[in-house]
Amino acid sequence: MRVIDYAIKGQTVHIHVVETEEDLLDFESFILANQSLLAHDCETTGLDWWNASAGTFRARLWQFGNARESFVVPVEKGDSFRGAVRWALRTARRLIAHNGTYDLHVAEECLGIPMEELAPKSWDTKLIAHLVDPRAVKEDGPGLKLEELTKHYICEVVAAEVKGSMTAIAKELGVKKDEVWDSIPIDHYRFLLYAGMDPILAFRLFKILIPKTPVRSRRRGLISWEHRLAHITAKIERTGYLLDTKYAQEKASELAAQQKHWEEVARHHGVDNVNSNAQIITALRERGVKLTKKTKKGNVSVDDEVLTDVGIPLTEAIVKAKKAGKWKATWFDRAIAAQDPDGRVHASVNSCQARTARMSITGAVPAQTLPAGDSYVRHCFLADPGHVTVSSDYGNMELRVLAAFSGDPTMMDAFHRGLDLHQITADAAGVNRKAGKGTNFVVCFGGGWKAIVEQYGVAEAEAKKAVKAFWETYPGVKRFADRLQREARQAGYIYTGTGRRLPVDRNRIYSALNYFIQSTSRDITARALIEIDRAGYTKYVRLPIHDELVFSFPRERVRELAEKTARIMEMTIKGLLIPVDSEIGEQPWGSVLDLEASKH
DNA sequence: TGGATCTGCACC
DNA sequence: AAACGGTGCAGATCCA
Repeated sequence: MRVIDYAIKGQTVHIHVVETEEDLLDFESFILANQSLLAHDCETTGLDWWNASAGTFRARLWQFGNARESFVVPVEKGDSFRGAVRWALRTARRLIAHNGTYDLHVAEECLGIPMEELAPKSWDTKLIAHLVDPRAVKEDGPGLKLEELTKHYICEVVAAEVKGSMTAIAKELGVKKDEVWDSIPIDHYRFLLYAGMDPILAFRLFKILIPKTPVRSRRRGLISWEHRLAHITAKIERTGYLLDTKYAQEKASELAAQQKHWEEVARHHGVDNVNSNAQIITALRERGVKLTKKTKKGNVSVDDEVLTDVGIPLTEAIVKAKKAGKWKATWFDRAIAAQDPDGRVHASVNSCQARTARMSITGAVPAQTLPAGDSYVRHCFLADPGHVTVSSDYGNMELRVLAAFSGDPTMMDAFHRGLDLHQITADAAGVNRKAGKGTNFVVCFGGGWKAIVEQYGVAEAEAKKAVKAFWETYPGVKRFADRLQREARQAGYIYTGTGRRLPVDRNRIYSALNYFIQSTSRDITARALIEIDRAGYTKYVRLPIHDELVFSFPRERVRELAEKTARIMEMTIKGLLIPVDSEIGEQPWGSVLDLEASKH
């Protein structure tokens, strides 16, 4: 047995590296002695756990530890090692992992332990860290990655020396960062140190973070609630989404042809690279075009709006070439490349990601950003064979949350009686409905008249009038916003009704209202997922998208299941219903959009 | 070669 | 008094 000693702030920790089958005896003793609470982690060849059955993905190391020592087991070396790890995972009564969803996928795919077996006894330090402080490093927060949390809560030196080491190792070995996990020798000293420290750090973080969790969050049961949710989104990831490969490939070639054509036109007009803003600026200036719009950093802007306004053949070609190229790469190429052996693609769902705890969906199915204007892209995602797509979304979720929690009588009355809230705002201000609608949304975002002007093309005077009228028409909202801002100013954070603590920046106190609305809305969707899981319907859920759930239901039961799940999703808050509308489509997700388009 | 930053664009 | 909230990703560019 090889032992690596390392010091955390002068305190020595021991990393035991299992090398032979005889070494497993000590490993098993350690597990038995620590089975009440064990941290664990695994190192793998990549992140594409869905390719385990294809053999291109495998687990290499599995590590277990407590605050002072850890064991590193080379699972790739053979069945006896895999068997020992399988036994350890099953023997542990409670497991801690950082971003443990990933380890659950790997345990299932590589060790054959169903996710459902480990999930109920798993704790995730990423989720607990989010409840303590959800802010990213760039927002002056601790961050949510293990390296960031180690730096913030444990020791800066350890974070840099250990968690930051794989980049340097890749460089020394002369491989790309993404490739180092597969190619690094299993007995590489600093790889073993990196791997062995992980459970030690996760264990320590758990002990540090649990007492820091807001009392209100704990009392409301948020810790276990978020864990249940994370396990549900893990199941959704595992199911994946069936890809219409033929359609995706057709569209990819179609876009490639368009891109090629429009790039040639642009080249003919003197722009070789349509993605180079510098070239575009030079070419337009040579033609005497005045470019006045500025980027956030004060540079010359040549975005879609500017180019469309210029309106010459060159700018038309640039816009079309850029769009074709980006759509091909972002939507179709990615999905095609990420298919598993069954032709399914697996999104990565971060169940508790944004400051407001909104989920984020990344990877092969960036569900939250798929073009929604038409079915062009969404058409490539299919309900299962014999199934159809159902999209169920909440109506006016954020405004209803605002109405319910502010208790504003005018707003509540409007929703209760099914009146048009946008028109009410418009009438109060003496502006058109578009301006009224813009005002309702912009106020929810913490914006002012300028935002209404920019986003909704409303005249300055109208926008100013509308904002003033909004606050006068809905005095309850004003009082609610003021209360939240006062709370934020005094404490530095607000609490939501679910007991979540949200930090509010001192120089952006106005965002308190939006944080409350956005976070509460997220929790309503999260509650729906938990209830849908309880009812046994998770297998039908394909994706959650903010205020919407996308399902794949068997065609012959679609009406019944759509109805049942919609009723589960619906929720009444302070007497106000947040209604759900289900759209039943055909097999492709895109068919739902086509249906909606044909209605209007 | 890869990281960091900027710009632009897709969404709720 | 007013205040645009939350994301992910591709490509260019600069820098070490």
